[in-house]
Amino acid sequence: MQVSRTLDYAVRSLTYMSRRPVGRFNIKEISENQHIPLNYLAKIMRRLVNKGIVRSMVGPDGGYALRKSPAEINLREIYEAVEGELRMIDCMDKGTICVLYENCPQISVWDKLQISMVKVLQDTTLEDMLNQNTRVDVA
Amino acid sequence: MQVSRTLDYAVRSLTYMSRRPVGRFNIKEISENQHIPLNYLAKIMRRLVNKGIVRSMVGPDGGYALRKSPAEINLREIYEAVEGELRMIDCMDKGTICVLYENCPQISVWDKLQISMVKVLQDTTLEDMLNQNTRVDVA
DNA sequence: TACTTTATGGATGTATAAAGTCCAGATCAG
DNA sequence: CTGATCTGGACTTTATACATCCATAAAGTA
Repeated sequence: MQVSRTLDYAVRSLTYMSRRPVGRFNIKEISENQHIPLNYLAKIMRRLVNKGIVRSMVGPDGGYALRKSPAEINLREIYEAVEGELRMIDCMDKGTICVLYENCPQISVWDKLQISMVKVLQDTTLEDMLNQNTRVDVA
Repeated sequence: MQVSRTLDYAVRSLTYMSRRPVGRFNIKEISENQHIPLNYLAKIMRRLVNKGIVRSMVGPDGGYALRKSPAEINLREIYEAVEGELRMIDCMDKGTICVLYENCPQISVWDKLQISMVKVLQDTTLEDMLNQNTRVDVA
């Protein structure tokens, strides 16, 4: 029940880009600034490109740019771009067959958890994050 | 961002026990009824014992029993018994040093997520789950 | 055209944690 | 004493997240 490093990388890259929302960034710059392995970041960026969150340009002076404004990009779509649909437990996939199906008291809790997480993710945009740019006290 | 199989096993075992809250159950019974590998379940039960959620009795006619009523056992303590404290991302551990600490817009979102998950877990007891014993439509 | 820069997509490798197994020992009822 | 049961640790297996590498395509520059 943790944020994967991959999602963290994606979010960090996008918040970095959000600081110059009309700018263009190549992988090397993002990678160095955010301390993310370059080749791995390349794979993550491809998923963001495929989902329409950023666009890419090849060639000299190429790179990536946000397709929408930071206020229009929420964490749910970033999550889904890199991880696929949020699903707390595999048996929540339709089509899954479970021997314990009849009498399964826990499924509704996992569902409730999932709904609450998706809500938080969906309600948070890149812009929100930049504005909340004070580190919370995690003590 | 998924429920681990281990947590699922723990919750299933405890909801199973909650149906006869004053009963005594040996590992073999729980293991067979819930389709959980016996030796692995033994390890999980030990953690529940150590955290005071169940008590154990050795010897013939031994086994496990709930220490409290199902209404008094919430999912947060089950989670923490098997997984330790819920932490969305490692850098939320106090004492962690992160090169990106100054200017970290995402930490507050992970914190918000974590708080909302803990709340749902804490607000759900074993009894609640038994009463909600209708499978939600996960379509 | 030739050259450089950059992203692309797939193949492959690695490291780590989760999941699972095994067993000798302790405890206890009958 | 015997058989059932939990205990605690060591150990093995498996899955997958994370990371690397490379040949290729695309695009700009001279």
